[in-house]
Amino acid sequence: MASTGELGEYLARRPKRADAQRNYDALVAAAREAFAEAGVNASLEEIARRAGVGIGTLYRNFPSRRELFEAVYVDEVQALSHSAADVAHLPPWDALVAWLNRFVAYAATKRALAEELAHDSEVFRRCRAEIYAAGQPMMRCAQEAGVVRPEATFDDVLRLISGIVAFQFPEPGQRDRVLAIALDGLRYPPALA
Amino acid sequence: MASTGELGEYLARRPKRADAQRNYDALVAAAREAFAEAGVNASLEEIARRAGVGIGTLYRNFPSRRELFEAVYVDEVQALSHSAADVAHLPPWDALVAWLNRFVAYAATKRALAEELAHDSEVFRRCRAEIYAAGQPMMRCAQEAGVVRPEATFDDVLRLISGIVAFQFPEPGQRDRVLAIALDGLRYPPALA
DNA sequence: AATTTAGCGGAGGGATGCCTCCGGTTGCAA
DNA sequence: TTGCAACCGGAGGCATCCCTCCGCTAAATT
Repeated sequence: MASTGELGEYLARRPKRADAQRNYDALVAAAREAFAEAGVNASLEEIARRAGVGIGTLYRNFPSRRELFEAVYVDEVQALSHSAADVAHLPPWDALVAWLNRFVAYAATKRALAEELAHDSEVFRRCRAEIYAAGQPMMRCAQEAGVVRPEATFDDVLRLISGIVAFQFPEPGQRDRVLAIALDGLRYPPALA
Repeated sequence: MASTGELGEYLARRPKRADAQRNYDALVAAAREAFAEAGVNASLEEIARRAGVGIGTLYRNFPSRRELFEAVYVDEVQALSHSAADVAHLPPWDALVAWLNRFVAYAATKRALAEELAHDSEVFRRCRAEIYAAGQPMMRCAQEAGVVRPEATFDDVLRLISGIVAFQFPEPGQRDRVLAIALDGLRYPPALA
């Protein structure tokens, strides 16, 4: 599995006292919800209110908005990274598709967050490396097996997928249909219909 | 060509006096820039400042933020709609791809705006109809010619494209590469590499 | 139980944004 | 040129948000 230890360090600097840790967790959970609902500009005071703590407590744990982003972001990435092991037993193409489906769930909610962190953030770089470490071997494996077009890069695929998922689809089946089109474009040699 | 007359009515309710019209145009231009730079939450006072008019003038022309959105949005849509005629002389697949490339330019900047207007806006519905009127015939034509997979809908394609373009690509060539993958998935029967 | 001290919460100052209102200005018709 | 209606601009009231600061609370330790 990927080097999750490094990323874990970022989560390790959590408070020690019992009540402090409760508050820390409540804040991250509240922030996760708030960002999902109202985007990255969600009010910090609203987040503190939702977590049932004072605004001062929020600022003590997360001196800047960015650090709150990062805390929310890191464990999402870790979950995604770990899921690579779950699909390792499948054939190359199926494994890649299965993992990309997990990635869909991740990207659907965390896109705005990732975009915000994308610019000069050490944490974001590490998260990015973590995702690559999880997915890139599967991609290369599928390419060596001759089932994925060779000129596509792993980064191409991530962008393809995350872009599609960024929108909200009114009909549930449509997203899968659109994803199927995109994955057919990725596949190689093309499935002859 | 599509029924652009209907949409034009929405732009017709412009002010009449010379100075008023200058201000109206300056406001729309300033808003277009501001929304492109700062997203839909751009400050209205900043827009007025940029247009060189008072905040009062902005509110007289556009009593709500939404009406400013709509004014900016409508002529973008009209330009896109008109461009369907420019590609009509090409073979079905090429025409579709050429028009989708125009759509890319549109979607890259107007996604946030469209998303904002998507919920219960008469103007948005008309714009949507306008885009469909321009693109759907080309899509159907390509499907009847057997060069586009038959189960894909026009809406599928728009989402596929706009999703991909939503992100900003650091390397210039990557977006085209990703789009090529997606379009290959759309193509039917698949191009044998 | 007593002591220590990390941690808590929210009042409040400063900044910004939204929108209204009205005195002054100016394009336009006669 | 003159008169007037349409139009302009921005001051100001209200709301919200960000962030700091400090007196109080309660968890951990002995």
